[in-house]
Amino acid sequence: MISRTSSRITDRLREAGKRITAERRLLLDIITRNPHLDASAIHRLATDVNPKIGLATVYRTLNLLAELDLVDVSTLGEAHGHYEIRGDDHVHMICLRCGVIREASPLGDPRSLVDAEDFQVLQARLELIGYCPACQQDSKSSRQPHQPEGK
Amino acid sequence: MISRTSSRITDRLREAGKRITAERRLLLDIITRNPHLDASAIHRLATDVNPKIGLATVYRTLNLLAELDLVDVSTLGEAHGHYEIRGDDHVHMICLRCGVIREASPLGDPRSLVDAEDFQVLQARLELIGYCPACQQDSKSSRQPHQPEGK
DNA sequence: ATGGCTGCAAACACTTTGCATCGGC
DNA sequence: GCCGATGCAAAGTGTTTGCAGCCAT
Repeated sequence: MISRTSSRITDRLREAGKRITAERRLLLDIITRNPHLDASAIHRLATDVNPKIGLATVYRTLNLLAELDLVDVSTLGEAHGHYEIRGDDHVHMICLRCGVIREASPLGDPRSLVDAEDFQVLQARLELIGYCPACQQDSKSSRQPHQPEGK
Repeated sequence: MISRTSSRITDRLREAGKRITAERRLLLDIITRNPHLDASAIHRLATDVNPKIGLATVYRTLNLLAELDLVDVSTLGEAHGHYEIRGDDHVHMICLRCGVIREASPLGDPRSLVDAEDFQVLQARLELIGYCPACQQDSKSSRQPHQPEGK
């Protein structure tokens, strides 16, 4: 599963004249397994495997992948970016209280909802903002955004 | 038109026990007229009217409005936030090259595309990423992201 | 008049960049 | 061996916060 995605991506890197390093392989593995992480979370996971890896390398790699359209960046309500391997159109359900993100595939084509006229659409993203089941009770009383328990 | 929106919002502020100051009125006017501006663009416009207004006030006001669910924040592909008065569900078409944002209303209900199960959806946002008509030619040759001409 | 709001500046968080070294090709 | 990629640290952005004075209520 993962190796299939990874090889697709490494092919794309090579094709763009980029090198496949141990660090890039590691980072690709991490973001393939865990969508929606932010840069420092990715870095934290990476240091478990390679304690020497620098945060700058994480950013440089993410930027490279974004330039090649291999990952998407979105903020999902937070101030900083969250990264995930680019796939097809998809849907994020984001809980306003605990920040959990549920991912889904659209049942139909989101583009059908829009008269895009002459705008050339490459990708559609649908975000549904609200409350996850677990937070629906509590959110009615205490209005305490984000961070359900320790990060 | 604008005064209608503004009074709706100032009522909401008062109701939340907040004060209506000249600065807040000014900022509300600006973001009502210009959706999708980022904080420093808002500040720049504000200083044309009130040169003393501080950037911190802009951020504090935007955060206040966001807490009261009166504005939405989204990044629209950039690293920092863009703000707009919260309205109904809507669609953003974002040009990867020049950054222009075209806004539209969905032709149907975006929620119908998703099996949200027990997730309580408050708002839906649909983003279509691609190229605007003007950039469709150029983008095929020179790949120079964002900033069509001076900001 | 009182407590929230503001401007200013310092602090903070996130991201990028310069440079010497390392390692994929 | 060459040139791109890395680690480190310093610099750059964007955003938040502490504090004294100001002004809506």
